[in-house]
Amino acid sequence: MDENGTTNRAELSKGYEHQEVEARWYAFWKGRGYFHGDEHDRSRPAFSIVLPPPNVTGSLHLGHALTATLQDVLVRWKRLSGFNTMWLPGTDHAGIATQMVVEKELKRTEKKSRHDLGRAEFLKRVWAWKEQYGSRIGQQHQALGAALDWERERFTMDEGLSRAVREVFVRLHEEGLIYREKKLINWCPDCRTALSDLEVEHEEGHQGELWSFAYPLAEGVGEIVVATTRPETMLGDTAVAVHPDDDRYRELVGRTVRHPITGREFPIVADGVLVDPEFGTGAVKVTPAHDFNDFEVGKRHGLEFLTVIGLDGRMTAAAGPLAGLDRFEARKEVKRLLEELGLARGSKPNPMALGRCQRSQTVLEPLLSDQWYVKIAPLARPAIEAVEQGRTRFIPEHWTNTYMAWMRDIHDWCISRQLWWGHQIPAWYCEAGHVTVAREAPSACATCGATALRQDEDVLDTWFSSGLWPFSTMGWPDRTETLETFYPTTVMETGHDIIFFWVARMMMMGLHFMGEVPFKTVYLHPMVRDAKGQKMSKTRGNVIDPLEITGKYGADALRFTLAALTAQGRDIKLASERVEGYRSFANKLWNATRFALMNLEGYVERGADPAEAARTAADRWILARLQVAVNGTVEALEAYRFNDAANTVYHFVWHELCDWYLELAKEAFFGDDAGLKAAAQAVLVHGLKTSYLLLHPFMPFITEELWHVLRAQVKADAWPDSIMAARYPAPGPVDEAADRAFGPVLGIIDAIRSIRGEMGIPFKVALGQATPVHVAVTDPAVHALLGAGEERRVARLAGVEKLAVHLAAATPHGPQSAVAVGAGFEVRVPLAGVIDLAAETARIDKELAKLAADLTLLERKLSNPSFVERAPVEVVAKDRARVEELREASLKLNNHRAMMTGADTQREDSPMETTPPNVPPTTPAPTTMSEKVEQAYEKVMEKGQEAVQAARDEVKAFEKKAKPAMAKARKAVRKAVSDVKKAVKKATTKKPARKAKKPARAAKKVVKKVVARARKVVKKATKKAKKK
RNA sequence: GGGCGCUUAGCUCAGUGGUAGAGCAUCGCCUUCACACGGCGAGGGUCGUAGGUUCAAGCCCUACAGCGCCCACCA
Repeated sequence: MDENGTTNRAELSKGYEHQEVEARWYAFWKGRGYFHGDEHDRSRPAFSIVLPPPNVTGSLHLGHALTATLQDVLVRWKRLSGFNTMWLPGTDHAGIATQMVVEKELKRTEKKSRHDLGRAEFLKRVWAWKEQYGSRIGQQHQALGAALDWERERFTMDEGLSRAVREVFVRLHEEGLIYREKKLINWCPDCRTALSDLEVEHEEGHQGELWSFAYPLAEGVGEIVVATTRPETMLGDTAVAVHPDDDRYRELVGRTVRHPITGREFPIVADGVLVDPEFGTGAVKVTPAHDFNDFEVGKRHGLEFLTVIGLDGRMTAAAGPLAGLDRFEARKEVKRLLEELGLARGSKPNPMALGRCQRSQTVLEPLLSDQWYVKIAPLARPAIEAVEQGRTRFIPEHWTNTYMAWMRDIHDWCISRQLWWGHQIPAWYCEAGHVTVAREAPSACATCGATALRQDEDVLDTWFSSGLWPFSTMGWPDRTETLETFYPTTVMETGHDIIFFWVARMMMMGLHFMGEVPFKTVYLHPMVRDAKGQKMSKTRGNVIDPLEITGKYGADALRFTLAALTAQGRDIKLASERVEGYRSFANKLWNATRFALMNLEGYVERGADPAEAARTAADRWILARLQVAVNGTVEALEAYRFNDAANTVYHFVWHELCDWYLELAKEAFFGDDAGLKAAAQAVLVHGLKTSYLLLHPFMPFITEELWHVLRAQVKADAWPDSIMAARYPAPGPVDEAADRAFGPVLGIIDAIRSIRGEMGIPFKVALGQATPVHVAVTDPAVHALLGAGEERRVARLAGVEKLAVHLAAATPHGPQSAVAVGAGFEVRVPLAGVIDLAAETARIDKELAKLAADLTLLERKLSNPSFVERAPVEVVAKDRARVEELREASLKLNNHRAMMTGADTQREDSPMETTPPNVPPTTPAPTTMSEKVEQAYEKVMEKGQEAVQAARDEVKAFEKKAKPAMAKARKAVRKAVSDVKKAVKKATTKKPARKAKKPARAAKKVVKKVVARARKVVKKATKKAKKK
């Protein structure tokens, strides 16, 4: 063991054992202070993220694991790239959720309610609960490897954060943005608290019943029939409303009806807003205290607000004979009573949306009560502008619309909750009922000076304190250095399900109190679902504990899986096979290192530039591929394309470094050329080291482990003694020539392997024993390359004993052989005694058919004059080259086939370089144009093409610019058209509705306007394009 | 009712106007001196449907169909 606790082994275990390795590193990193962001350090650019705080008493699920993974990827990547990173952890007190958990537990173990304990004692219990379970989240994050700055850990009910909450409340109150009012709110009779609009879940498609009954007129004769989905509320009716223009009821307006159960009398009023004369009977019962629409009607007409359903969901004394009944019982009872009275007028099914409590799923009850509100419009405006101006940007972009739509149609926010667990509202009341809002408990009423004060018993909505999270956690309202350095945060990474609850509120609060957006980018990650695509939920029982997976497959494997599946705009379906696959990937990396360790004898650490160490074409090739991988990974990370980043590294490590380079380099490792071996060692070590770094953000544990192992083995003092202290690979120019040059070698190996595979020749059976495997190449450079040693690699990787390379168009003939052709080369594998003539013919025919199909397609394309004229030159050129290639290939294969079937008479080992007579010439005969004319013609053509291309580019650029405007216009047109359609539809139904005309007219107007604008935009675009 | 997203190989999904891709699964061969958590090879696609724009469409436009999500106070 060295001082870091790493086993210093020359040999690794055969397989990667994640439990053993993962247990070791977290404490090491933390101890070294790698997770800490330095608020004093302004020399490096800052990169900060605040972790969306999970519920303190909860435990992490896969959604949290995804959050932790993606943020850790960003933080570790940025840290390695030289940023001063700070990732702030913490937990949320989660008002209702937590209180309910503790209440449930209390009931289970002690059979007591919170009221039995009293407020103080109950809160003690919750804190105790928090202490007991609060650390679990931290442990889970550590197990996942999250590089969180634990020194800055916060809890929403910490003293500091509570102070921020009071400060915000008082300031908003002083600014008139917080007020207290008695109005209708969504009340959960089960949780016994008010809720904000957002906490209401609308259950769609609920099959309700529209039940009709008659109100007798007070004067004794006549009735008016109303319909309702909630019969029990009729006990609180204080009016019946009809449409003012409805001839059916014109005479009844202003008269009185008598309540058949309570005997109260109330008026029939005319209200054009509430009543749609076409719905139901055209008469609406009005319950101002239990319905949001009716509440407004009540205000408009000065009606009585009669509360008949209490906070407990039972009928109040005002409900008369039904007092004390549960509201659903009361519904049945009301129907029964009215039926008895002969007032029931039938019913019909009516689909409706039911509002349920987000927590308890209880059907909500609109109730009249005193609550605190945030006047939100003034806060929303700057939050809208910030996004419009691009100071905060959403990724994926389409969430911008969602955000905007909600922000523009925002309602005042009810922030008081009738709970005990949370920030108690800093408002005090005196005997006279005056309110004093203050940061600390006041000694006297601000209005009358009374000293007997009682604090408001309610607490604030959990999201009120979470909304302050980006700055309250950094010491606000003090002007701390942490805020100076790390606010605004760089990116907010969270799920799109809390875009309104949290993201929007942070935007508003951050802008209002800090004067700056809380984050520059909002990355909204997908939802994690189970393998069947179902949402994970406790009730479904398909919630997976991330630690279950990490225990089985390793944290690195889980992290990599989540990152690899995180594509923009789609949910993640997590299947364990995926995780298993990435565990294999970890094992692959482990074993590649193991191979290196076994072959590093005599290794000498070179300088910084591995390209200087490279000796062979294979060396240069893998280094080029490595640079491609580095570039691709960084580019993807920068664009938040986590899946692309992960896949890029995965593909490089497994399929290029391991499958190809490791095998190619064996020639050097097992050969006797010390120089080549040293070069291969240098390249391999560099490749592995760079791979560890690329992978580190995704797989921190294994990469740290292997880093130490390899570092110890190569005795490289230049390597920092933790991968976390190293630098991330830098993007840079790719050695394209080296990449391209090696292509034919890979192609030849593929070709021979393919023949082997299709002929079913096992690898252990060496090819080319009696007669050599012939390879013909047309490019002298490739020929030279093969001669310079690559030929031995081909032989090794394809399992060939004797290889003969020719600089020729075709290989020497031999009937007992299989042939494969590629770009610039032909391969002939002698198969004397092995070959199945029919099989080989079939194989060739298949190949020929494919070539012919491709060729036909391309030729047709090229014979189309408008393609040749209008397509960019390089596209045409590429297709022409491809045609040549295909022709050559099919020509060769045809030859071979002819040979096989005995139609050709040429004998073995006579290199054939002429075109056989049965195949048409590959290039057309020269034209009669003189060379000069031809040259001039070509020049003109080229220029023309260039001009066309330039114009095309310009148009494209313009279109790109105009795109948002055009999209907007299109959208408006679409909407207008659909509005018109709807209006027309409505207008053509039997009864000409008054309401229909208005939207139809408005829609027509909009259409006209929008179409005109769209035309203008398009015209402008075309004009500009034509000009070019 | 309004809005958003999705539809590509058996499954899960990438795909940025220019020859349709990956992983898994399937089939064949191979326990070859890093790895069977492995290697090599192969098969498999009318890109939801119908139109349109373009020399060229999986990609852009329109309509339709199916699936999913969010928002919404029509009794």
